[in-house]
Amino acid sequence: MNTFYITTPIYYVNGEPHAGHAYTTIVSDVLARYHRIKGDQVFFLTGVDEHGANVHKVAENAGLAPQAYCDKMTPIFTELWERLNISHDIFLRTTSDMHKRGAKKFLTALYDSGDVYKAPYEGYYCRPCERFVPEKELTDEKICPIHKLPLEWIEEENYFFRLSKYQDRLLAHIHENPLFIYPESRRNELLSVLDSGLEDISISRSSVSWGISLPFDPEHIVYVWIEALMNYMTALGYETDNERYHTFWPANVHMMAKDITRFHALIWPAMLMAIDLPLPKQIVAHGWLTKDGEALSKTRGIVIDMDTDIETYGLDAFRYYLLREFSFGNDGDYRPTRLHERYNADLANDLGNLLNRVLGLLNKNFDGIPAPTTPGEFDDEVKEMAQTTVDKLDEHINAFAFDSALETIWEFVRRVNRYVQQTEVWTLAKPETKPRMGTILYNSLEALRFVSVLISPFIPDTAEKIQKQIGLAEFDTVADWGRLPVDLKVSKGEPIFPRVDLKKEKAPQPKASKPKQKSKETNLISFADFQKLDLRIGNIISAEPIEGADRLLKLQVDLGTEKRQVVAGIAEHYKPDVLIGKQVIVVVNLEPATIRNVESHGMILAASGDSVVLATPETEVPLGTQVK
RNA sequence: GCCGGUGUAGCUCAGUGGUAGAGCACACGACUCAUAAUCGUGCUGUCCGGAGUUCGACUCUCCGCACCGGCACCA
Repeated sequence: MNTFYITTPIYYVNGEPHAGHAYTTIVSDVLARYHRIKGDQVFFLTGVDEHGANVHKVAENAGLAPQAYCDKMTPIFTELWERLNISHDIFLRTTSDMHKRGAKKFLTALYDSGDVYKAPYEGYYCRPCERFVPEKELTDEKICPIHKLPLEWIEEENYFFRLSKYQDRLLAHIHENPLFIYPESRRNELLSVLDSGLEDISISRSSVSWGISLPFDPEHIVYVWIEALMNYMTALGYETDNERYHTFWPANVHMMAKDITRFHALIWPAMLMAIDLPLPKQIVAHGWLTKDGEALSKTRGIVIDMDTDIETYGLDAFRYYLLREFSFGNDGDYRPTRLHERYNADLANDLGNLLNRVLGLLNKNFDGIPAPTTPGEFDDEVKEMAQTTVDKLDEHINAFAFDSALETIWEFVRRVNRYVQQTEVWTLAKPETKPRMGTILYNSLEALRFVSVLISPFIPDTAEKIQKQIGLAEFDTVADWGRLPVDLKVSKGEPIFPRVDLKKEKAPQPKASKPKQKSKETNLISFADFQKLDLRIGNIISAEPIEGADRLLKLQVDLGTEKRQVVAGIAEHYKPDVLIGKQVIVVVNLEPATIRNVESHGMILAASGDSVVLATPETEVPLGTQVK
C-alpha cells in the first residue's frame, strides 16, 4: 500500500486565522481525501506554532501568560478547521510534550552532526523588537526604525547552523528532482537564491524566553522558525522513533503559501541532510488570495468574509469556489459574485438539477433502482467517459491543478445531462420501452455515483448527500462502473443545492458586518496616559514631496506660537497643493524623528483605514488651540 | 526608489513558434423529466503598444505603457 504524508504549515497563533490559512488547509485536505479514496495510507498534519518572541509580546499586550494566550488562540484554529470540514489526522501544538521532546532530539542530532557552532553575534539591538536591526536599516542616530528608541550595541553568543556547507548539495538535489519545488516559478526563484550564495544562519536566541531551550546549552532558546520546521517530524512521533514515524517519513507534500518557501525548500532540507534523514518529496507553494484585486490586510480592512459566504451558499460551495476558480500557484481574486455564479451554474444547475431530474423520473416510474437490461445508444460513450474522467482527474491532482480537476468532472456531469437529453428518457415510460428507460436511469445514476466519488475529496458533504439520496447506506469510494446495486430504494430527491436568488439575498445583506470589537479590556489606557498627549491646531503653510519616498510629504505647520516641520505619510492620498491652508490636529510633544533624511517634529492626525482622511476642526479655530 | 507578477472574447481565466480557446453572460432554437433547470446553434477578439529574431510570433528577445503585489517608506 502506498503511504501519503501531507502537511500544512503550523500556523502562528499571534493572530486569528484568515482565508489564506483556510485555502492552504482546504487544498491539503483535498489531497489527503483524494489519496484516501485511492486506498493510500494517509497521514495529514496541521497545527499551530505557539512559541517565539512575537507570541510572547502579543500575550503580554493581552495581559496573559504566553501559555494562557496560546490556550485561548489555538481553539480558534481547531474550530475553524472543524467548520471547514478538514480531515486532518493530527493537530500539533508546539507547546505539546510530544513536540518539545522531538525537537530536543532533533536539535541534539543536529548538534552532534558537527554543523552547529557557537559564534559571537554583534550588532545594534532593539529591546522592544527583540531583534538586531540590520545594517541597511540603521540611521546615523542609531535608533530603532520602528520604535525610535536608542539601540544597544550588543555582542552575544549565538548558535549557528552551517547552512553554507549544503549549498552544492541543495543545488544538486533541486536539479536532480525537478518537482522538488513546485511550481516552477518558485523553483527558479530559489535556484537564483542559491546562486547568490547561502550564509550560515543563527538558530538560537538568548534574549527570548518563550520557546524550547537548546539541549546542549539551556541558556539559549531555539529560534522559532527553526523549531517550527521540526514539527513535520515530531508530529509523527520522531522522539520515540515509533512505527508511525517510520511509516510516513519522508513527507510527500509540504503545502504552503508562496512566502515561506525559503525555509522549507532550503533550510529545512539542509538540516535534514546534516542529520542524514531523507528529504520531503515535494515543497509545494500556492499563491495568495486577493479581495477585489487587493492583497488581504486586516489593518486596511481588506478581508474575506468567509462566514457570510458559507452561511449563504454552504461550506461545499465555498470549498468548490476556491478550488474551481483559482489556478493553483497563482494569486487568485476572491469575489463573492463569482461564488454566486459558480454556485448557481455548476452546483445548482448542472449537478444538483441532474440528480434531481434522474431521481424524479425513477421515482415516478420504478420502485427502486432498475436493472440495466437493455443497452442502447450512448451507453458506452458515457461509460467510457466515466473511466477517462477518473484517469484525467488523477493527472490533474498530481499536478495540483484543482481547477482543471473539477472542470474535468463537470465535463462529465454535462455529458450525463446530455445523455438524459439525447435519449429523451422521459418519453420511454410505455411498457415496450420501459426496460430501456430503466437502463438509462441506471446508467445515469451510476454516473452520478461516480461523480459523487470523484468530488468527495473536494466537496465531501455533497458527495455523501448524493449517495444517500441514491439510497446507498455506506459511502462507496470505488470508481468502478457497475457497482451500483439494483433495487435500492432512492429518496424522493431534495435539491442538494437550491438556487440562490441574488436579489432576494441582497436584502439581508446590509453591509453592517459589525466592525470587530477589539478586545477592549486589554487596550485601555489611563486618563493620565491620555493627558500626556499635547494636541494642537495648526495650519499647513507648505507641503512638498520627499524624494525617493512614495508616501511621504514634508509639511510646514503654523501653530500660532511657532512653526514646525512635520513629515506625514499621506502622499498617496493628498496632493501637496490641496493641503495648504488646511487646519489640522498636530501631536506637538512627540519626540522628533528623522525620516528619509528629513526631520519631523510632530505628527498630523488622520483617519487611516481603507483611505486616509485628515482630522480637522469642524470650524476654524485659533492656531495653537489645544485639543483634548 | 528596488524586486517580482500580470496584461488573450462583456466577465473570470486556459493556451500554443504555424489559420485563436473554455466557462459564465448574451441571442435564437429544441425540449418539458427537473431547482425559471437541461440540450443545440450562434456572437464578439489590432491575444497591452513598439522594435527585433524567424519562412512565420499571441507564443521567444529587447524597449515601453498600464495595473497589481512585496520591500524601502508610513511618527
